[in-house]
Amino acid sequence: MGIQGLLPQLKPIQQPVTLARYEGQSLAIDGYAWLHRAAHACAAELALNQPSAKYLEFFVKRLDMLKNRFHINPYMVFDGDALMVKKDTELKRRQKRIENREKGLALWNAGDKRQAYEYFQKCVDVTPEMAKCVIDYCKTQKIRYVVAPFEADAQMVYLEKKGFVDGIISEDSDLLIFGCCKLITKLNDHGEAVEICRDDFSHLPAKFPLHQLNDEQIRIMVCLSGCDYTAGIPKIGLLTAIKMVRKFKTMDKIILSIQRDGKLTIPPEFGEEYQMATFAFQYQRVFCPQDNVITTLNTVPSGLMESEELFSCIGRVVHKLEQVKKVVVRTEHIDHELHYKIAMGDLCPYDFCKMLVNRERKLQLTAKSESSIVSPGSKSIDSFFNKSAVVSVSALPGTEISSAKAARRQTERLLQENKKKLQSIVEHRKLSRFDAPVARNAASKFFSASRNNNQEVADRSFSTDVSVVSRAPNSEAVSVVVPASALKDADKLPIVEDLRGGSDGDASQDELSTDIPSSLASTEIPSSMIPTQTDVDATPFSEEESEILSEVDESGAEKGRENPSKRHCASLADLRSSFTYQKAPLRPRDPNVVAAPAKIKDTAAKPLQQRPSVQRSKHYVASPSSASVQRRATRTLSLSDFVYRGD
DNA sequence: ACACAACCGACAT
DNA sequence: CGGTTGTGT
Repeated sequence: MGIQGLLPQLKPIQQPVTLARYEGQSLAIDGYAWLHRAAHACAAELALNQPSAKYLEFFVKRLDMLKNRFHINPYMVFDGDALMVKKDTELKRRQKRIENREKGLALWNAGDKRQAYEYFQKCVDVTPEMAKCVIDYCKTQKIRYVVAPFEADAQMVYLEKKGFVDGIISEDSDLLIFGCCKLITKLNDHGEAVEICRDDFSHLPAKFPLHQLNDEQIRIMVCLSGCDYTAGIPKIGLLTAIKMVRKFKTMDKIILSIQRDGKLTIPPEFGEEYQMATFAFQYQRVFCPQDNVITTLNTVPSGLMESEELFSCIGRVVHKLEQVKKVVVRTEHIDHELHYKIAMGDLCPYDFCKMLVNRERKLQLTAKSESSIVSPGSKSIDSFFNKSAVVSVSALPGTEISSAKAARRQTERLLQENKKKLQSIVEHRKLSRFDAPVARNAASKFFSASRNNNQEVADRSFSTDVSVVSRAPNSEAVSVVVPASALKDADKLPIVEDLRGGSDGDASQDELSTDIPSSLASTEIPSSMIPTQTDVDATPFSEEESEILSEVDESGAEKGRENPSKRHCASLADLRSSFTYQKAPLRPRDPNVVAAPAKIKDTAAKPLQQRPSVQRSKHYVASPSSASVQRRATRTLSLSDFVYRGD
């Protein structure tokens, strides 16, 4: 909903801009807005619960644009739990979506796929699991992100107020009511957008004199005409509302006036709705990424500090002792640590008892549990990987074969090591219950297991005796050794084209093919952060533990000589910029992230041979998505029984 | 002039 | 979810 008709009224102060305007600045991004758009690229897959990386690719593309082309610091913000005020609205929408999904599925099963697509488009739903997928990508890229305890709108405005960001990218006009100063809307693929500045309110026409209203009066206006928290008063739109506010100043007087001449009927709930709306707009719970605590968008005035009513409108939080979501008045009674985990995307925002799992990973796991037997000899998988191998061979210069062979030898060595590790871990696992140390081992087991599966497939590929493809020991990033000479050469894109040309002759695909590997890799890299236990008592990992997790994952691959979590992101971003944005040198711009940018530089400076490379793209291009689906399913087989313990 | 309901596009092929 | 269009008051 938002504020119907607000943006049109603001047309006079809508300024067409380019993102270049924000070079060097930080911008908050409404993650769900992007997710919602991106989801349309794979509506069918979402409705059918099939894996898809499409929606993530949208983020990869856009974030790449922001970072590498415009040198902007993105700050992804995701919605959290629904506010009480909006829960029934949410329910209605959900109902509608379910209806459309049913229809779509019926048509699909009847074989009418075309018409099914239509309904799938109408039931596009964005889930926290999808957000988690993006979050995992953000982690690899060292992109700031936060899951708001409640609405992203309030969270983003908080970030802007506190100076964490310089502006907000969103389509939602509500932001201006929350107090947003710089709103950037209608961003397109080329980096063009429309900017709306609060300061420009003074330039609005006399017809809509927003600048003559204070913040409270603006809230009155939107509540009268209707907003997310109020249905509004029928027959009152923004223009009528602003006139009333100008005339009567306060809500009380407006109500009296309306009642006096009796031409309009005020819904009985309106008064209460308005009260709740004022609280929600002003004091909604947000997460402070500096102090890592739950706080409020604006400081609650001392007169309202004890108001149960207020705190019931701004979002229920987890009570430290009772471990239940409820109206909490005193901030010291809030379980801030738990909310930190929600903010980091570790826990499901509306059910803090559940770990939040990357959608794609979750699908892998459920797919596994459904067909609990490994079927390594699956034909399609075979052909898929063999094909990949052939493709690679035909594509890469012969000079690189030897190095690839070396890489493969190392891979095998590591695989052996990991097998052993795995076994001891399994033993350990059997003996212990879920606690932190075990979680680490579990992760280790996971990756070892993955490697085992990969080993199998890789062997088959290599049996063609053209060992160009090397499977990175850390199963997640399958990599090919890209010839340094080739990368140094003036034209780098052709190399990619060659790779794909070998695949099926259709080399005329998008030039963004270099994005694909990173997107795919990123869908999977994050699996390194997959939760390994769902037990709430043994509360989820601390940040440190998460890091250990990913280190356990990759130390085998990288021999621990390098910060593992940076390897992918740096090199992938690096690769991407090498291919797509050669003229824009990789410039890490991460003042916000704790991670040392120096590391990224290091990686960039490293010999090209050491970088993970484009193997993914070949897989992607060479294979139908169904193949990759099956590949994933196979790979995680040994994992699910303890990773995804019950649901 | 204003409000509002109905429909469309989003994404990407 | 926003914007647009046509219709009704």
